[in-house]
Amino acid sequence: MTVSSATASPRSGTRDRILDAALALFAEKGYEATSMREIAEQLGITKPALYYHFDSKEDIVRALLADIETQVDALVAWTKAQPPGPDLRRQVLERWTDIMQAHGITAFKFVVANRQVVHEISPDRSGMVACMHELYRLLAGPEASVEEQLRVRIALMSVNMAGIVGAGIDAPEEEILATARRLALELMPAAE
Amino acid sequence: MTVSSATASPRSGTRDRILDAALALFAEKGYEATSMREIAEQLGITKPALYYHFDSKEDIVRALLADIETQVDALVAWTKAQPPGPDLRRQVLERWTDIMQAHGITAFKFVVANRQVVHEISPDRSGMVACMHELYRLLAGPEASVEEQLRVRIALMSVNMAGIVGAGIDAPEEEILATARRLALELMPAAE
DNA sequence: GTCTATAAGAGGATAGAC
DNA sequence: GTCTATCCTCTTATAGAC
Repeated sequence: MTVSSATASPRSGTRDRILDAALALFAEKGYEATSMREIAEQLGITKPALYYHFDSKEDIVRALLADIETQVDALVAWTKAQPPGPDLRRQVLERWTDIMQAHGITAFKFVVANRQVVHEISPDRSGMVACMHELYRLLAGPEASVEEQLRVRIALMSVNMAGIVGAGIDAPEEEILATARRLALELMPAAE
Repeated sequence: MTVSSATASPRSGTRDRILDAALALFAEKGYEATSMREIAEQLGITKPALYYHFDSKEDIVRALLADIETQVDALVAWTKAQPPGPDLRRQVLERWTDIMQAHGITAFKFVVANRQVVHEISPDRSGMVACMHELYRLLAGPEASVEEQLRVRIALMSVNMAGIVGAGIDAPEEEILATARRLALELMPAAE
């Protein structure tokens, strides 16, 4: 799974190779623990070559998140336009899983393992963290009990966590994600 | 909640104050993104004072994890001595939640947010990550399906995640954790 | 037990040649 | 588009006075 696009993957130039290498390293070692030197070395190029393609280290993260943030943002907008209820929760959960599946397990290993940076990159309304909180709010509703709020949150996070805790399970990525979606659906509050 | 001990908290000397400050910063900003200077500044002391109490930055993490690792290690040993089955899964989940609750939400905000470092500190059998994998194995059993394996893993992780996703919920820490434990129990495979 | 001062190195980032 | 060489800052960690 290349990072350049969720639909097609030409994996053409150096820019995409940088994004792939950075994503893997960030997901594995963490953003702060990964240096520009390491990314360059892994590709057999030098640091300045990195800076020809990206303005900064932060810029690489921005590029990594751009695609996924657009889709999550669209999901939030769509959710706002729907009537609330159990059926909406099911539909959002499916779309959420689809977005994650389209980007591959490494992508949200990265998101989960670098929550702080992901948040700092775009603390505004279009950021991943902000969008997730908006989804929590929309799906739980204003009058939700503690249990209902927690159900919604753990359900959505479970899909993301599947990318991490599923690491040692001998099964294809698709099966793990599909199973996680089913379990998450179980968790969602059933009634309105 | 002081860090020095899970049972009593004399919060006596500078050493404990350092641990408290470091835990808060590591949980909030991440281990790599937190410098010794920041920890010192927060306490109104200087860096060398830190090094009087701890040999290195890594040494602080070791101290932070020592207590919790001992308890998780004991839980694994206890689990090994029990006959497997649904009842064992329920009991382990309760003990797991108790351990987390005893250390406070900040403690496993720290563990979850710094998975990489926590793993590197003790990659051997007594580390937190290794212990969790051992628990996965013991609770799921050798013949577990993908769904059963994922149920066990997401259930245990849900308790930990509650410390993070529960942040915005207006309820006491105890209620959030107790609720998370109930939801996690729902997730556990019911039959043998 | 805490300080001032400093060493030694790695990090992100840039200038300018090719 | 990639390189060599370099800058500046910040980091972890230590030496030695008080």
